[in-house]
Amino acid sequence: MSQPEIRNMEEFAAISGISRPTVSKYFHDPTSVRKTTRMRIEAALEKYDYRPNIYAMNQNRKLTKNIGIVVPYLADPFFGEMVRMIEGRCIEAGFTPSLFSAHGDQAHENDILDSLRSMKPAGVLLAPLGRQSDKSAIETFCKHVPTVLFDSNIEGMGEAFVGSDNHSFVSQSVEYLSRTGETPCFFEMRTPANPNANKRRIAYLSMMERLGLEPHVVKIDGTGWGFEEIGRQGGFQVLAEKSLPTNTVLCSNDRLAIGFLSACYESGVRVGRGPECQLRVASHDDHPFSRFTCPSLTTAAHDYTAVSDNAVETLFRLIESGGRLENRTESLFPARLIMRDSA
Amino acid sequence: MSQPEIRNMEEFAAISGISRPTVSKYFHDPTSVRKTTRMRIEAALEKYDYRPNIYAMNQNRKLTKNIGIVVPYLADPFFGEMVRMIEGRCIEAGFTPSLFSAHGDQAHENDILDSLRSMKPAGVLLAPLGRQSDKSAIETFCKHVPTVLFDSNIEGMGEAFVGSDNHSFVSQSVEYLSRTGETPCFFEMRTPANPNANKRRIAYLSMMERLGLEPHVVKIDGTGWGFEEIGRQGGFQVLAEKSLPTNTVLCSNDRLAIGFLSACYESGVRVGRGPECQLRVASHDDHPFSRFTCPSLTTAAHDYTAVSDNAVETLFRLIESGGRLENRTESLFPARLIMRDSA
DNA sequence: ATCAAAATTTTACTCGCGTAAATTTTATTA
DNA sequence: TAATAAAATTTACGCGAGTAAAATTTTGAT
Repeated sequence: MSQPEIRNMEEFAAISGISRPTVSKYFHDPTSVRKTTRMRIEAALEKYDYRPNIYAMNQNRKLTKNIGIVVPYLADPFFGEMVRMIEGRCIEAGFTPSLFSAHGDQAHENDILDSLRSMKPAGVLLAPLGRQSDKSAIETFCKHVPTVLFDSNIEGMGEAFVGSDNHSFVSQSVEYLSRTGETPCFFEMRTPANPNANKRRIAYLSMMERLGLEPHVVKIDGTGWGFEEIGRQGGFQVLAEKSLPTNTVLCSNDRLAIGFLSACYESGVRVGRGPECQLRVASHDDHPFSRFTCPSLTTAAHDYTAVSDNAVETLFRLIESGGRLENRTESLFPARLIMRDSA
Repeated sequence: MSQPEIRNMEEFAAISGISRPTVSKYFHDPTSVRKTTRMRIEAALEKYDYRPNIYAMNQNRKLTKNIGIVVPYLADPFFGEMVRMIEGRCIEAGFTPSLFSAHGDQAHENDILDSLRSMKPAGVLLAPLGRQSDKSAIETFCKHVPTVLFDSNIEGMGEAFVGSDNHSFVSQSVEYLSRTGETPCFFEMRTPANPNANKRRIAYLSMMERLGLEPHVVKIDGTGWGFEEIGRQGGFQVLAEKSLPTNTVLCSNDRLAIGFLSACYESGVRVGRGPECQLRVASHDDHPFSRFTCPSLTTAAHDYTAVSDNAVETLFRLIESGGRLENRTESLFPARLIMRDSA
């Protein structure tokens, strides 16, 4: 930092004794200029804290160094965690991530896609709302912007999908539960917001058939993204009605399970593996809070690192190949069963 | 949408039969052009879906329509909720919010402030890391960018602070707990990340003195932003040592309490008001998950709406008055005691 | 030391829009 | 209806960079 204020790249180039276009090259890729040039620029950079005007930079660039990250619901710590890992990878690679949350609202998701288009991002990592998404809006968006979908797949949209293998989640949890106790029933929302929920139900049914067990799906009412409250109310209801077909409940996801466990607690229903317990509860996701439920939640964990790393790597490949991939790939990562106290 | 692709505002202006600068005015404020002009532009807008290049727009603008929102840790649903409300208000007012999370890391926070500066935002709403923040970096930033601090105050920085009144939180919880049972001890991290924690301890001590009760502060070890795990480990320790001075524990914040409750549950310590309970636990924040703990958590709630609305309004006032306010104001909103089952 | 090839730097032009000042149009008043 | 003030529009220029092509320097083999 020094006295004379540098107003633009012209002035900065003059001071460092190099032509402006060369300085411009430097800012795009410091290794693209001669070592001696780079050192002169970096020396000047220490004296006069100049930085290029990002708006002027991006104006004439067909492709910016921005990456859009869109999640459906940021108040869910699962996405907070995913975003943390993804952002880190993007920054490492020299990109500038921009974060957006649809906050569970379709109109908001569409607005995000709109403003994202005018940002001319190099690429976008999109976890769509799912059932609530405006499919045609997403389709149009993906035609214009190199996009990798993650977490929640929408058939055929985006150049690739990266997520977790729902079948792996459910097969492990069902296998474990049925091996160690009563047949699990499947506890889910009647109209799930997320396509993963459907895949999990289907996986449950097929797994039960394979094991020669009778499936029971318990569907509870409720809409929106307040899954915990929905699980809680659904829990109160099935407990009051005593309508649970078995003593083992497999929740579609951890947030439902968190609500269900609170209903159990308040209803005086003891949950866990022990002989004094009336109910076993398990679930899927390994939500950041699932280890703090009472009892701690047995669940199938996403491979957070693999999913986020692979999503980012896929996007980078997509960007490098000019925005289109040969064929749409779907990468699914298996779950890891986390045995805790609830089942 | 139509065939001929509009490449820039020049072409769009030609097609709508209006001069480019007038079209430019329209995009900044549609009401600033004559009604007949506006209608002609909007008619053309429907036929040819043109949108201005945001980078070219902002390049020569002294002030953009961007608003930066910075939070310390997005995996905490408290911030997810705050962000949701703040973003909504900004969009309503015609601004474009950009969201950033420091993910608990000082270097990351500094990087965010850096890139935020080059975005020339109209204003920034900053919830700093707190103790971990690089004070001088924040100070420098605030000198260059109109900034309102929220949630976590740093003395003298930013043009204003908007947050919750920690004294109100603690006085209500302490009053309630001591009126209805044993004297509460105060459960907190030895080196809290957030300045609110210090204010709460001080409020606890002064409140106890006012009530003529002996204060007990229980300090637990642990660093970072994994408060639940810290509360849990601290809980195991004090329960094992039987070192709790009273049967009533007032946690500094809900996330610690969530961890503490899980330790109680696993240790077989019954928490609640009933005669069969060994411990009462209360806390502060009304974290989105606090109603789903076992038992549900008695806590003092932030006025989320008031804080977020006031923060945004303060920032708008700041922007309108050119980036400086007469004197730095600190707006503190009182808490509301939420009685649930844990105390 | 020489000279062509490769790497780097410079020249020269463009991009898409903001904005002050000048001009024209519209609204107001008498 | 004419005069005049107010509002809207146009003219004219600048901003801060990207980038292709030309010019220069460096490299490397002889």
